Amino acid sequence: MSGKRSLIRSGTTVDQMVRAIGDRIVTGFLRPGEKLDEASLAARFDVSRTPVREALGQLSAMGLVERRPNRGAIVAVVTQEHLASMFESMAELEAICARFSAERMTSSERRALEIEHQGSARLVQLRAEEDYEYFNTEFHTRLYRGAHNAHIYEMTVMTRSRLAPFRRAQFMLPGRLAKSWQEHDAIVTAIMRGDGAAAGNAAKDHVSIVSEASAVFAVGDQPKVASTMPVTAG
Amino acid sequence: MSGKRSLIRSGTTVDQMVRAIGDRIVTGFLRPGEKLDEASLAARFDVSRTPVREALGQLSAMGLVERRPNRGAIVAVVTQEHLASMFESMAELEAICARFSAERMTSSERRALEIEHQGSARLVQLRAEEDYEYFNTEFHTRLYRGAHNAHIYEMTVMTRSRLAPFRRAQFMLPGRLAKSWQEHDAIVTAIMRGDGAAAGNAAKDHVSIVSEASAVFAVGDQPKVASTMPVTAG
DNA sequence: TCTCGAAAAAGTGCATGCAATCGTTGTGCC
DNA sequence: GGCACAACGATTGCATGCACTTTTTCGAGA
Repeated sequence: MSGKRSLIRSGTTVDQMVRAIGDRIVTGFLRPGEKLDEASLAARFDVSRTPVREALGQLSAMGLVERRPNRGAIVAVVTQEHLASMFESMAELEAICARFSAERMTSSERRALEIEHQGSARLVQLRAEEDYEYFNTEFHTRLYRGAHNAHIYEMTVMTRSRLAPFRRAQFMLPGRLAKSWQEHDAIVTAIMRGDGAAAGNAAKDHVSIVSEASAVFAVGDQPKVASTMPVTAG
Repeated sequence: MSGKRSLIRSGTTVDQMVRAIGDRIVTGFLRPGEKLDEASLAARFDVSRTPVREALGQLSAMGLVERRPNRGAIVAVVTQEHLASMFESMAELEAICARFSAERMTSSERRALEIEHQGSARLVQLRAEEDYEYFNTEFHTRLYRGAHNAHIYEMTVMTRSRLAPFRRAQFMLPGRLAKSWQEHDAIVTAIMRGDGAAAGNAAKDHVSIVSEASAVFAVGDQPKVASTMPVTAG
């Protein structure tokens, strides 16, 4: 079991582990509070405990994992209060991104945002929750990038990752899809006008509503689909 | 060399290393771009390479060090552009903290803030840069805490740590001390009035000015004083 | 049956060792 | 004299092993 890796892997083993474990956390495959046994993880991914340990350390630094000295690691379990603080932060961060986007997006960025947004109207009529969820992520990522600020981008994507386990059910609420699209529309309109303040307010309201919708479902849900965890900036 | 640690240490060895190395980075003892040799660090702190490696991994996740696969780690070197993005983020974060502080601080928090602020006026007259710097950190930390939002607190403290190496010379500019105090005064006044918008604007202006002052000095400076790195929330 | 305690089992924390990779120096060739 | 290439040295990446801590289990006494 030395030397050869069975699968083709890019980057170092530790990076792979960070992605693999982090992915399972943000997609809900590993649930908050679940124990992360080093030996099991090592066996599961066919590596030794060392890279697993390093990965857990990094995930701990990111806030996805909680490490108790000599007592092992668990998937970070956040209190209701801390969860609320993250949603509130998310609203503020999105507001900043929207405001900056309104002020700074290039014309091609604006065009792409509008085209994608208009294209998604179809998904609402079809009630295609899964597809809309994908579009939704894309849409918000455009806002984060459009802010043209690398550090805010990092913080925002990071916060979104940490919130991911708690917001998966947001589009299950009846009528949420159409409402979401209208809220996006308000943001897009403001950005097109170059009205930073309005864009910021619209984005903040949008996230606040998502927050309330997600709070209902709070903890626990089944795993759905694997997605590469977008923890670091690109 | 197995088992016993020569010094009394709290927490795990890895935590110690994260603090020790991170401290040396944010205090400027280790300069951006400097090579971080695992063996040297291990020898320097009298531990094996394993905890050093883990610590470097965590610091990398925090953005304080940069790791190139198979090519070792260096103290994170930020481009002028990324530095600007961090200062801008800092201004936004401080604005949020000030706004929330104005809306949420308890009366005892307000009282403590005002008392400390008034007390610092003496330091300005004495031109006590060192002491004022300490007060300044305390003052801002009060704002971060006063926001009553754990996640924003984490992000703000984190960003401040990453900016620390670049803002050490801010009070060396002539007249900066008095100006800083006046800016603080505007923030405090707004908070006392409970005027969130005004507090936010005042805080944003304050940090923006610091940003410009620091940009002049940009990279490089001598180490000064060891301080426990406040990377994680408390 | 319940409680307390000690021994065993499990699991983490760190040190060490070896293989793989990168940077460098020296040598041959153009 | 300059450039390409190969061998060497230095350093990272990971596996393994052992010590220590925590948890669990089992048994004795109340």
